[in-house]
Amino acid sequence: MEKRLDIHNSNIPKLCRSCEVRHKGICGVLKPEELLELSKHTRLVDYSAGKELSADSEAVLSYASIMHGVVKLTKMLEDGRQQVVGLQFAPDLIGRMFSSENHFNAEAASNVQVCRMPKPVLERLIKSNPKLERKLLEQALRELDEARDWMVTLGRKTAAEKVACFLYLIATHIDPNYIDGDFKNISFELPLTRADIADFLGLTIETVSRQFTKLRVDGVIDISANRHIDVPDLRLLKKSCG
Amino acid sequence: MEKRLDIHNSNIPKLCRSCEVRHKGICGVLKPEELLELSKHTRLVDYSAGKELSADSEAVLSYASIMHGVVKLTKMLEDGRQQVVGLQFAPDLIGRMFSSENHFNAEAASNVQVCRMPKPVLERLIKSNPKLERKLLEQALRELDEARDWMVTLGRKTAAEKVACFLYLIATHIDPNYIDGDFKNISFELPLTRADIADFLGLTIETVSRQFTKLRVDGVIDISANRHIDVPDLRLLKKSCG
DNA sequence: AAAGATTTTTGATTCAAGTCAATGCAATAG
DNA sequence: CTATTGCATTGACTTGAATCAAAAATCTTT
Repeated sequence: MEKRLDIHNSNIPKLCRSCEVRHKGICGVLKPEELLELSKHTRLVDYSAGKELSADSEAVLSYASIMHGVVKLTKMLEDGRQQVVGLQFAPDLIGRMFSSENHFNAEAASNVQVCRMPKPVLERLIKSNPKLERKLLEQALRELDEARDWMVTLGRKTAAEKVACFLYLIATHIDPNYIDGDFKNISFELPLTRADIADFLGLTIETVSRQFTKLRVDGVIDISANRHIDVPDLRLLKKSCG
Repeated sequence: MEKRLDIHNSNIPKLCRSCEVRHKGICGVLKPEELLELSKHTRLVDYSAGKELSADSEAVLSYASIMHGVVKLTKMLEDGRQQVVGLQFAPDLIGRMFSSENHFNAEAASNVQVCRMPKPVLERLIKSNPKLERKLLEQALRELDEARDWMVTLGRKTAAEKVACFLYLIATHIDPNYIDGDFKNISFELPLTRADIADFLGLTIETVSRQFTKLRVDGVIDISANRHIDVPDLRLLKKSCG
């Protein structure tokens, strides 16, 4: 077993705090000297909700590791119709490998902090450390599974089921108190507006709103101040997912 | 530049003929001795249309490289609603890496021939040859891009646009005469039934059928014997994709 | 705290796609 | 050369979600 840097007590800049979140980030596979080298080239950047991190067809110049917040990946048709094709949470890495251009827009859904790293620096690391490449392959395959699961939701579920699925996804990804297997009294702030949710689910904001109301009336969720959601029993919500 | 085995004139069994198709297969990155070693453990298997290659939640015991034909990846909800979450063409590799179970069903859409290789054999090769891992990462990222593009189609396009998109996808993937940039007199046999197409597009067979008729009446396509499609001008079809 | 802006909800109506039912059309079997 | 069977198309009708239009709630700014 290789020696790992103790991130909590190190004097390395704030890089890689994302690893503390869920131990899925790329830093976990880097050797101490690689981590130090990387930290010389990174910088933390904040984006307030709605700000663009990168645009479709734009050149990829750097990658970004999410420290906290939620990033939405979107695609837009010429006539303005928009689809959110993915949500990224800490400590996901944003930026398309092996491609000189982006294939979609990346935009801060909530307030977001990312750790930006220049493309050549990360690519050098990938060449020298096979574990990093493996980690990236694993992230790509996980995202592929998630995208395919979501295709079922988009193609075959009703509006009611779609909204339940969305809430279930958020509940299991961002509630700080959520632990796998725990299902009582989950609660969280929605990181997306109704418009974003609609674009994620392939619905209109009116339909999203009506389905929120329905879930509230049915006692599956409780809503306060538009964005705060309480889920008394996650199993009920899961049942609503179809 | 490493020496490559001349596949056309070699006495290696039929493995890797897939490489001849589009030079995207995994064989292109294998060294001659690896190719020979691999060929000892592979076998060609034929599946007629509709036959299952592997099932959701089933253990992954082998991978399969498509020699010819189209494989559909599907997911089914408890109540029987089904969604096709991906189509795979030669020379794609089928089977989830780093997972002991499949996450969806793989079924022959048309008649299919695959080259099966046992899981441990391929995994040993991945460990010893970094180029192979890179190739797999590239395939995963390409599939992820395709899945996300498809999410836009599923979430935001009309039935008419969905059907046009599907035909455009097939036209650019399986017409033996299609070369990128050529757009006149494309023609092909549909590898999927109307039911499969409906499950791919999140529609019903009746709606798919009506949209086929509409495209035919509008002169965008010509249909004969249900499955044979002629596209006089691919640009017209592309315009119908929205 | 009031005014203004933005976001969300609710209501009335329309329409695209789904459902149900019948018919057509090939391919294979008898 | 008919049946039978399995797809595919067409027609009539229904419905779930979109659209259009206010109203209500929430957030911002002053």
